[in-house]
Order: sequence, then C-alpha cells, then structure tokens
Amino acid sequence: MRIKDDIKQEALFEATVKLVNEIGFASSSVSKIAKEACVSPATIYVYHKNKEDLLVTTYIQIKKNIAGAIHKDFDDSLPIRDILKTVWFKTFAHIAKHPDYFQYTEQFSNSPYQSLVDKQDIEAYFDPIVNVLLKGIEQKIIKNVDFDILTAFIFYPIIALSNARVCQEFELNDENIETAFTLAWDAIKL
Amino acid sequence: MRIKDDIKQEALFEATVKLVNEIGFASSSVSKIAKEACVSPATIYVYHKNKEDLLVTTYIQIKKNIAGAIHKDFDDSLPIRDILKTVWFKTFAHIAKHPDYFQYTEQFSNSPYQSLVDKQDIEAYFDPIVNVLLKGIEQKIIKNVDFDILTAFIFYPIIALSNARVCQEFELNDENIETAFTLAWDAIKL
Amino acid sequence: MRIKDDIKQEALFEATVKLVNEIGFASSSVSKIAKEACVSPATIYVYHKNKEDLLVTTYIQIKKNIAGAIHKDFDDSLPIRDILKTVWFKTFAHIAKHPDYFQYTEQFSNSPYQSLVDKQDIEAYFDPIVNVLLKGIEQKIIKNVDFDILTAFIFYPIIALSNARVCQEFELNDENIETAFTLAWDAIKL
Amino acid sequence: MRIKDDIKQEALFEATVKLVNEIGFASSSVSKIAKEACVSPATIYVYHKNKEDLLVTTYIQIKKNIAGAIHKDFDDSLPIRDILKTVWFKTFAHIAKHPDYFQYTEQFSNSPYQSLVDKQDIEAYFDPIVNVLLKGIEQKIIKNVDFDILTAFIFYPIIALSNARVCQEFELNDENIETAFTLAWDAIKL
DNA sequence: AATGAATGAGATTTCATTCAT
DNA sequence: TATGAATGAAATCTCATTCAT
Repeated sequence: MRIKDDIKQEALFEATVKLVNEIGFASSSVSKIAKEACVSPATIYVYHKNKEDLLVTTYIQIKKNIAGAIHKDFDDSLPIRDILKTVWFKTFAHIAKHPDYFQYTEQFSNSPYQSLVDKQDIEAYFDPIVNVLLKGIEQKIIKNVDFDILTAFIFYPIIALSNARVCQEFELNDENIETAFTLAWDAIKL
Repeated sequence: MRIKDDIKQEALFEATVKLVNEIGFASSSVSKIAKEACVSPATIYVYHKNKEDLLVTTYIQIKKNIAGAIHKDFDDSLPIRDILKTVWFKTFAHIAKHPDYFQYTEQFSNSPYQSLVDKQDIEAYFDPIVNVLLKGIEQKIIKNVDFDILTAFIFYPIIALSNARVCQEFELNDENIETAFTLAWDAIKL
Repeated sequence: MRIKDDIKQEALFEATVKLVNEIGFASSSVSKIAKEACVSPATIYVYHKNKEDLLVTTYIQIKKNIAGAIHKDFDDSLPIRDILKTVWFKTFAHIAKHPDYFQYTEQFSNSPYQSLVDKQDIEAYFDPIVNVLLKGIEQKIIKNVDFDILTAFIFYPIIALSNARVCQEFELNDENIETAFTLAWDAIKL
Repeated sequence: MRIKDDIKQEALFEATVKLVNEIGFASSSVSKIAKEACVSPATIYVYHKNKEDLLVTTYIQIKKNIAGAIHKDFDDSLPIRDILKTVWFKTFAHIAKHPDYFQYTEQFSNSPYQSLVDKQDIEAYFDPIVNVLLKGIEQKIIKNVDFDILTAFIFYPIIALSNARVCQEFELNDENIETAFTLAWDAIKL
C-alpha cells in the first residue's frame, strides 16, 4: 500500500501560495493549483476535504511559520523595548524573505474563508510576544489601554508598511524600519 | 430618461456593496448583483464595460464618499493636532455609519482588482488632510519621516481598529477612540 | 429580448426520455441530455433549476399524457365493466404507442427522485377512473376492499404485462389483453 | 483465511443493500459501499470483477433468499389453492422481514443492470411454485392462459401491495393480505 | 435603453478503477 | 489477501458575457 506523500503535501502548499500570489485568491482554482503542484486535481481531495480546507490549512501553516520565525531566539529576560524591537525587525525580515506568504495571509484574512479559522488557535501561537506587552503594562512601561489598541500600533503598522513596500515603491531598509519602530514605541510607551 | 438612469446606477452600487458584504468578493457574480439590484444582467453592461469596471467604479465611489465625509467642515486654520483629531473621529464615525462600505474597500484592496485602480487618483481625494501632515512636518510639529511611515500610524490604525470591531467584540466608544488617538499622536508628534 | 423557446422545452423532454431509455436513469447525465437535445448544458439550467427538476418535470409531463390518453372520450354513463375495459385497452394502446414514456416512469418511480413528486397531484389526474371504481363499490358491483388492493389487480397488472412485453418476448395482442382483462375483472368483481 | 473471507463477503452484501436503500442506486458508489462495509475500495475488487458484478451478485443473492423463504416447508401434496395461499403469506412475511432486500430488487430490476442477469437462472429458483400453477392448469383448476398473465395476477400484486406499504401508509395486516389473496385467486381460478 | 435567453468555458467535486506496498 | 493512495474521466452547475428583440 502506498503511503501519503510529504512531498505532495509540500508541493500543494507551495503551489497554493504561489498561485494566489500570481493570479489572486478568486482565480486560484483547484485545477490550476493541482497543475502547479504537478498532481491530479483529484489528488488534492486525498489530502484535503475540499478547496476550503486546502486554503485554510495553507493559511494556518503560514501563520505557524511566522510565529516560529519571530520568536526565534526569543529572550524573555531582555528589556521590554529591546524584545519588541527584536521582534519588530524579525517580522520585517520574515516578510521580506517570504513576501508571497505575507501576501497570501493578506488576501486570506480579507476573504470569506477567514471566518472558518479559529482565531484563538492562531492567537495562541503569538502568546510569548503578547505576554511581553502585558508585562510592560504591569510594569508601567507601556500604556494601560485595550489590547486591540496596542496591537493597532505595534503590529498592524508592520503590515501597513510591508504592504506599501509590496504594492508600491516604498523602500524598507534598516533605517526606515528603525525609524518606524521609534514611532511605534512612542505610541505605546507610557 | 436621466432619472431612471441614476436610479439604476445607484441600485447597482448598493447591490454590489451589499452582496460583497454578504457573500464575499469571489461569490458576487454579475447575475447575483443584477438580481439584487432588480435589473437584468445585461443591463449592467449598459452602465459598465464589464464586471471589473463595476467593481472598480464602486470602489472609487466609496473612496470618494469617505474623502468627502472626513473633510466635511474641514478647517485648515485650526491647530494641526485638532485637525487630525477631528478627522480621526470623523473617519471612525463614517465607518460606523457605513460598515459595509468599509468592508468592501477592505476586500477590494486585497483583491487582484486593486491593481486596476489609479492610486494617484484616489490619493488626490485625500490631499487636504495629507497637506496638513506636510505642514506639520514643516512646522516641526510632526516627525520628519517618510510619508508612508506616518500613514502607517495615523491612518492605518483606524482600519485595524475598525476591523477589530467589525470582526470581533472590541467596542469602539468615544473613550476608546480618544485613547487610540493619543497613541497615534504620540507616534507621529515630534 | 429573446423569449423562451417551446421548441427547446420540447426537445429537452424528448431527449430526456430517449436517453433514459437508451442508457438508463443513472447514466443519463445533464451533458448527454443537452447534446441529445442539441442545446448547451447551460441552457438546461435556464429551463430547469437543476437536474432533479428536469427529471421530475419530465415524469409529471408523462403522467399527464397518460392520464389524458386513457380518459379520452371518457363516458361516465356506460356500465362500469365497459368503462374499465375501455380504459384497460386504452392504457395498453398508449403504452404500446409510447413504450419509452412507460419505461421512463418505471425507472423514475423506483429511483430516489420519486419522493420529490407530490403523489396527490399525480393521483388527481386519475380521479375520473378512480371514481368509477368507487361507484362500483357503492353499487355492490365491485368488492368493497381497500383501494390499494383494487389498484393492485386492476392497474398494476397492466404494468406487469407491459413490462413483460418490453423486456421479454411476451406478445400483447388484442386477444391476450382481453384475456387479461377477464382475470382483472374476476379479481375485483363482487 | 476462509472465515475472514466470508465475513467480508457478507459485510459487502449488507453494506450494498443498506446503502442502496438509504441513498438510492445511482448514488451508491464503490467508495461509499466500501466505507459502509469497513473495507478498502480496493478490497471490493478482490471479491468482484467490478461494481456491476457486486450489484448483480447482491441481486442474485437476494433472489435466492426469497426463493428459499417462500418454498420453506413446501408441501406439494396439498390442494393447489392452499399451496398458493401459503406461498402468498410467506412472501408477504419475507418482505415484511426484509423490506430493504425487497427495495433493492425493485431498484435493481428497473435499472440498466437488470439486463446483465440471466433471467432463466433466477426463474429456475421459483420452479416449484411455478409447477404448481402448471399443474393447476392441467387439472382445470386454474385458467389456461399465458403464464405471464397468471404471473401478473398472482405474483405481481404482492409487489404492488408491498410497495404501497413501503412507500405510503397502507397497512398490510393479515386480514388485508387474506383479502388480497381472495382477489388473486378469483382472478386465476377457472 | 433595457432585457431574458443563450452559451462556451470553466468551477468544484466524485467516480470506478488501478497502483504499489 | 488487503489496502490507502492516486488519478483520468466525467459529474453537476455557475460564470461573465453576448444575442436578439
């Protein structure tokens, strides 16, 4: 008996991301993804219950990837500002390295598929950095405001700036990233 | 015949927005939009070259609307912080009043259609408020950094927070909006 | 504007019946029916909500046809035996003339689609002949037994015999039909 | 290994019958039958040449079952009417006990698979009761008419009535069955 | 201008069957 | 023998668009 093939699984992941980047979410049909991954469309249904499941699985995988990347060598004991700055740079670095992954999540999270993902599961991946923020509030280093507000100034701008770079001509060099971090810190620091 | 035209045009606009909000961008077919607007699918092609044009037109219309709303009673002579704060509140108010318009732009700007819009045209609608920022830089009130960076902290957080409200349980009352503005201002002020 | 085409409607009806007879119910796909009717598969969905609707509509149409045929020149005032005998012969004649219609109903009524038809509606078409049976019971000419039992001996044998003819070598000449009626009458008469 | 074989064989038989009853002939795919029988789809092809063979085998098995059931304790020496009445009741009893088997044959015998069965083989199972009819004709107890005609009145009504029970609300109690036999006997007796 | 009919192209998914272990 | 993986073929149905009135 044959056994499920990790190579195929991986090929499907890559094909999905690549195609969504090239032709967009709506135009990425199962047939096209299959062709890109060099498998039969029917094979996709061996690995995934339906198209939805393929897209959602891909999304979750990417989110796991990024959570892993930004928490690499995570050192809880550093000063809060340093931790945030490190993560800030690592996030930009990850997006720069995998702009296609980033694009995919952007398209996905504004599609109807978004609602199929258990947000709590995703958020759990980012617990370490979130806890840093909470500790900052406790230590009166960071403003004591609703967590969604902090997010809007310490995480969301990364997306905004990366999008600006991906879609336009804005250059994201180290200097710009550092400058941007200054603004983020000014926003949230007490 | 003019009146009839405008009614159909408006019906198509509303139907497009409504449907995209209800069933998403990808599922909003020409036929469904036509049915929602109580016209024949063929009629859409009297008013628009193709589906693409319908969606793009709708997007531009919404952007015009919001630009109009946030610049209402715009007073150039006030202190810069006051102007920004007024616009900040007006933007939240507009989104709260038309969450469907907002959702539409979110979906649109992450779709492949996005590239069909002349960004310069859209940006022109927001010139007044942009000029305020530029003046702020000149007067050394606002940090002299790349404009995209300022945008990421003074405009984008609105989207982040509105999305948080639309998608989750975050409450956007006046107090929260005011608090958030404090962070935005701290970010960009010199 | 084009208007719906009776010719197409009729062509679809004929194609459906013909194909079901030739290749069976399960193999009769929408595509094949469309090809047989010389229309696009998509056109079928202009005239019918889905495949199910096409098949059910076709079934009801056939049932209407047969009800019309067996009640042609229906004369309520004749003796009950004569009425039944006339209908008996007319039914065999109709089936002989349209064996394909008959085959279709046989396949349909043993398929899962069967449950989608409102039986009451169908039965209503056969009210006149049913009323004759009821009158016969009243006049103590026909056995006073459950109506389903009468049906099993005065109507169902027609199907059995026609099926025998359609599927095998049994010959249904006037003499055999007359003989069979003798048995049917012996069964139900008081 | 023999035991294991028989268990799988039996499981496939039961699964096929059950599924055909639940979702109909056309929707009963090989995969679904395999899942229902808790075996791999590939295993079916160890026991059967193809899907067709599985369905035909199942049909023949059921026919054998019923032939066995109605001929149980078959006593050739009783009066013809008594023999027929006994068989009549035994048939109803068998159908009542295995309505799913009955339903399966009904669906099967109106499907294209029907033509794959050698009718002579099936009919041979029912020789004993058929011979009774022939003897009845010889002894001038039963009408001397074409055998298909007799069948239509002494066997087919059972199907009609059982179907009426299966599909609708008609109640098949002993009294009704007895009454129905009266009609059947009146039909065929000389 | 306005429209319902019509359709080729293509969507997602399931099928019966074979493969490789 | 027994199996889960794999797939070409085909299923139903929807799409954006054009046609004919």
